[in-house]
Amino acid sequence: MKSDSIKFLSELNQAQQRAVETTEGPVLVLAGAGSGKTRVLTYRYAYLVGTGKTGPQNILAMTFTNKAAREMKERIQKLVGVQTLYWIGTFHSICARILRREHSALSYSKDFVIYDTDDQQRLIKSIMDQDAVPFRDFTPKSIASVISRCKNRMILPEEFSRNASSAFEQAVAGIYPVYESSLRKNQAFDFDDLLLMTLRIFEDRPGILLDYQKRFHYIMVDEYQDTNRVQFLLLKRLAELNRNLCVVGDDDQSIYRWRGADIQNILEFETHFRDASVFRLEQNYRSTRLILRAANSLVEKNAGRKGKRLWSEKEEGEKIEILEAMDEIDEAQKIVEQIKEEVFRGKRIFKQFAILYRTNAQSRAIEDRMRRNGLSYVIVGGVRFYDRKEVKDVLAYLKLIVNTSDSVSLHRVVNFPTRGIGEVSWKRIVEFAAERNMHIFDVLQIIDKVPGIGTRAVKNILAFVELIRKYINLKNQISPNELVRTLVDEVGLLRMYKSENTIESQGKAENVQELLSAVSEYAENTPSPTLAGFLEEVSLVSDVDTWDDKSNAITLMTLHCAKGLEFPVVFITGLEEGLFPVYRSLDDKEALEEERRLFYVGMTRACDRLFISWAGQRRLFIDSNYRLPSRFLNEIDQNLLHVRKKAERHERWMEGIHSTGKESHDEKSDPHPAYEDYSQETRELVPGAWVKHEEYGKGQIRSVEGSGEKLKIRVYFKGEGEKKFMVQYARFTLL
DNA sequence: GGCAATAGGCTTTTT
DNA sequence: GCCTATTGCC
Repeated sequence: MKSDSIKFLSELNQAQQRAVETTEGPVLVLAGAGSGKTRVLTYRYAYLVGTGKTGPQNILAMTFTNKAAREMKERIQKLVGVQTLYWIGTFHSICARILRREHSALSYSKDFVIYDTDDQQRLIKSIMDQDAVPFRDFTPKSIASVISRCKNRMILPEEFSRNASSAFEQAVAGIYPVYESSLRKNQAFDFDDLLLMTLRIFEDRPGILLDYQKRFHYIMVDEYQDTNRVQFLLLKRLAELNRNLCVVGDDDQSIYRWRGADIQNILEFETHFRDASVFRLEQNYRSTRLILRAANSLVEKNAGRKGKRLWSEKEEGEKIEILEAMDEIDEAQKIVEQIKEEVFRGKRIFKQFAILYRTNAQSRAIEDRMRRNGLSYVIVGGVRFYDRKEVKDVLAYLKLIVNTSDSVSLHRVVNFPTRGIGEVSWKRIVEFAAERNMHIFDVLQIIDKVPGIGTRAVKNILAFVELIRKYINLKNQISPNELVRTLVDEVGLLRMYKSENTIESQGKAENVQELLSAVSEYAENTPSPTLAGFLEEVSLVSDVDTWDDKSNAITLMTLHCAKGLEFPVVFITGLEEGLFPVYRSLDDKEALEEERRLFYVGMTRACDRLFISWAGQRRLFIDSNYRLPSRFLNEIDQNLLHVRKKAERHERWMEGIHSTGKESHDEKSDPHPAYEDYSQETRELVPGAWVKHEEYGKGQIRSVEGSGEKLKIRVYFKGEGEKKFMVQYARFTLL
């Protein structure tokens, strides 16, 4: 054992050290928020390499985001010197890499493409269009999400079909197998396939599995609480031989159940791996004691958890401030004032603040206030760069050049820019291809044999085929960078957007430019850059990955995005029944617990100060709703909260009106209850209140709109769904 | 087939 | 309220 390699162990606390030094056998590290989870992972990696137990090529480290993977790489490189750290990556990117190596085991081409959710939905739509009759009522989106959930849980088309009962399920049962065969025909994998197909190779080809089992002496997994069934099985298989599987996670931070994460994976780790060593990291290095106590008091209300109590050596800290607002504008204004005060007094700088919300739609009001007050901010999330239409159009050209089987990308670009090939011609081409079991691109090459295509269209299609073929040939001769630039120039996309000369088209041109820079950057930073490699990289990035945490700006993001990050001052907004927790979780115990965990994640992002806000009225969508404070506010130990006094609140509200020029509100119409009253037992017509309807029975009010004679309520009845009533006519009583 | 006007859905979270 | 997809007209 080299002595310098273990010197850094002294930087760890006792629990962390033991987690690092226990290298053999299954290990579960229950790591609370801010307890140095990434530290343990990176030091463990460095320890394995530094003590000579094994080399980087024999350690597999899986994360959920590229950002986490990048951070891990950087920190390991600092500890053990610069090395190629090949097998550190996200589940999806590691699987994509394995699939590129083992594609022939599935008889897939090496040049397969990866479909994102948009591609996925387009493919489903094209399937639905072909057998238009039975599916008309359902959206590709809803069908895609069911199929995805099946794939996460390893439910194959046959099994789904056996259990399909409702009309919707039968529609899915009809589409699911066609979707799967279409993916194969297009030589495409969707996100779920990357994992599922890798698992399939491991299960069908013991030789290949053994190869990887021997390769990976040690396996480490970050955010284990977020793994789904397929990921669990992948890990189980890979670790079967050496059994050195170390997973790190926090059951209290499991917030991805809705996309297939199975919290049982972490809760039952010791059942799956009987001789597992378990370590608890409970010392928190991030937050004040008060914030931790508050967060603990909240999350303790959850039933299904491993149980742990975070503590801190930091100072006690200030109470959590509850900001009560009239509406979402007032809420934003109060936050702005708070930030301004601290920044202008020189206490803090912008980048120390984060504003978190449940849904992206909430960012608008906040952004607006930020802009008006001249505060710099960055939004993380919303529409991803690589999801923008103009960017996806260029990417579709590239995907098609890499893989002409990709009919989704072909459909996207065949008439973009317009070449006189409309939906009618396209349908004829698709039909022709289907009858002869040909690829659509191959049909285009013999387009003059297809009946019913106009002469102008024929000419244009042949030119299009020539264009694509030209770039297929160029692909291996020039760099991806040159290829994309030449292509964009030849197709004339930038010229097209520039000649439109509108603000939107300008933005589109800029985005295409930015894509070109992204290709350059990729080409510079990759040893042997290829077009397929670039496409793979962009398919698997998220927004947090591109978030620039160096610029001095206030960060706005959803609570989900904030996981793993920390900020000196955090604002959590919209703590209202129906918004957080969201309506859809109100009658589902598990979903409600997940919402609570999400709030817990938000609270534990704060190092020094935490602000929580809610508004008595909020415009979401088009209508303005009256709202009740979230039940979560009630669940936090009330001694740790400080509610801004009403007078103070009113004063600030008046200031808000003056500085915004907004019309004043009628004070007597202020509908929300007294500020200190978080009780849900109200006798008013407000969201959350229960009513009994003569026809539908007991139901809960979801929203209240209008006033006087026009007062309307939406009520949710179990089994009946949501109903809307005019209060003056409806026959119900308040419970 | 292309374009402008209109309708409809969305808003829980994303690798 | 905004964005996209569809419709209707040229």
